[in-house]
Amino acid sequence: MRVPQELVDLRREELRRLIRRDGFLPVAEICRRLAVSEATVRRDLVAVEANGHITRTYGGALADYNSSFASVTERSGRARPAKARIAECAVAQIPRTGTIFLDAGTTIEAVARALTHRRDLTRLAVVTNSLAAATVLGGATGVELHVLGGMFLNRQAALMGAQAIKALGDWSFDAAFLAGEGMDAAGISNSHEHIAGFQRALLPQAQRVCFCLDASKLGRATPHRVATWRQLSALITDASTSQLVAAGIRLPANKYLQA
Amino acid sequence: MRVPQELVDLRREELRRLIRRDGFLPVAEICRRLAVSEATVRRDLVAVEANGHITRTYGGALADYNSSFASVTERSGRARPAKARIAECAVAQIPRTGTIFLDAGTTIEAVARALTHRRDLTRLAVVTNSLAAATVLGGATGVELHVLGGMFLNRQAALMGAQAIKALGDWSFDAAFLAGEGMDAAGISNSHEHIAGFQRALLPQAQRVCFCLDASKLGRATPHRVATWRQLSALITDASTSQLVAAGIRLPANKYLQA
DNA sequence: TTTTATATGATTGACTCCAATCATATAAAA
DNA sequence: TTTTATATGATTGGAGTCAATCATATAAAA
Repeated sequence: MRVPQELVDLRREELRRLIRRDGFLPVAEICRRLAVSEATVRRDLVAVEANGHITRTYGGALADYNSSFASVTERSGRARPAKARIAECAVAQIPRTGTIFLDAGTTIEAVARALTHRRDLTRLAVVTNSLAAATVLGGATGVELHVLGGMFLNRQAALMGAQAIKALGDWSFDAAFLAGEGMDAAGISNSHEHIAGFQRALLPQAQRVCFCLDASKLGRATPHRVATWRQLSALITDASTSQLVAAGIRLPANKYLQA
Repeated sequence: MRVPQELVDLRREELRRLIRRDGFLPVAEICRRLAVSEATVRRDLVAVEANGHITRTYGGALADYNSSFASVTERSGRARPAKARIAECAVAQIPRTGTIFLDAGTTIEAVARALTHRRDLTRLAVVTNSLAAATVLGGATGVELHVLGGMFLNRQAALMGAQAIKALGDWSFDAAFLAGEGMDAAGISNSHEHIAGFQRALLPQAQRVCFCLDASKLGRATPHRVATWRQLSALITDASTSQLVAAGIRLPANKYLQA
């Protein structure tokens, strides 16, 4: 019995809401709540998962940014995705002690994850505006975690806005690790005004500014300029030198860290 | 083959760390990482779950404050636990618009959860220092979510300390919903110095201060005094009047909301 | 209206997960 | 040392989950 497309979409939106609220829901429970069969729920889960936002598990589904599930999929070795390699390269840059900043975004979340592997940290202060990073790093040994305040941006699960920028004033970072959405000859850019504004405000607060972008961002220019190549201390990427040059990016050797 | 207790404890600590890092891990994956049998992993999961911090699901386990899994267990009807009833009572106090504060703690997390059921909200600003509440409320319709900055307290998944108190200064709340660990004739108390200090700093910022405590906290006195009965606007609890009187607590009718 | 496309629920067989039970090896206690 | 307690792994039966297939009803297209 075919059913109006609109109803299907509404139900799937509701499903996303439910999972978001509960963090995890077993399939049987979803059936009960949406009053549809198990088969339909599974189909809905497949559809919603494809659009991001949730992750299926055996028996149910999780809200996504709680657990990108990265470390499970990102097995070791050759097949390891670019983000994990970038993350390890970034973590190698982090001192045993001091104060660092971690931005929002999946790449930096991978950095947070990798940071929990380090066992030599002694009272490293980590400041972040990412709920995902906070969740991952909470309780990590040797880490004193601080979270910036601000307005919650749903898409990024991050804190932004005037409050966040104001809170930055209280800090001075030995190093900051930032994500970006595009990089071209002019520098780093982002499509979100709030994020770009926040990152620009952060630049002067950090002794070293390391941007972490995988090769897929090469040559992509998004509306809001964040930083020129001159302003940043290092680019950590899996892109090769020749790829960078092809995109019109020339960096001194000490600013280019290949993952 | 019996094994030193110390090793067992270390392994279980490691398990907690792993789950914390990944948010969710399937049993098979845990076996691989800890290099023990499925049976042992299940036993470890039972043990770790008993101490809080994780929630088992079919096929694996979740980090706890991501999803207290409450709404699944807290079925509707008569068996519904006190916290859910308190939460609904609290939500009924929340205006359609304005600015409110939500504290950390499982009771208030239930309030956040219940708040997502309200569909009549129009730009209600919700400010919180609880990551769990933020996770639940992120993306809720009609809610503009703000998170206070501060030092991350692992046990509560909440933000506290000087930064948080400072951030409070920027706000003025129509209502604040707070949790507590004990209530007796003198008032509300808490065992954590940071939490008590934070709550005391919050009191003058809110027009209405509603404490939400279930009956199990009755008569319990913990080291740090937070508020006297005179200072709060309402107590939302499942305890009956006679139970309160037996504990030496006398409240005017307009300050006592029974869930 | 007629035709086509598709959303749904039921069924099925393979697979996975789980709790309980049991034998065993070894730490801890006597 | 001897005894006791217990942490572990293997096994097993039962229950739960999943993807695939199929029939059907109905929305959308012609």
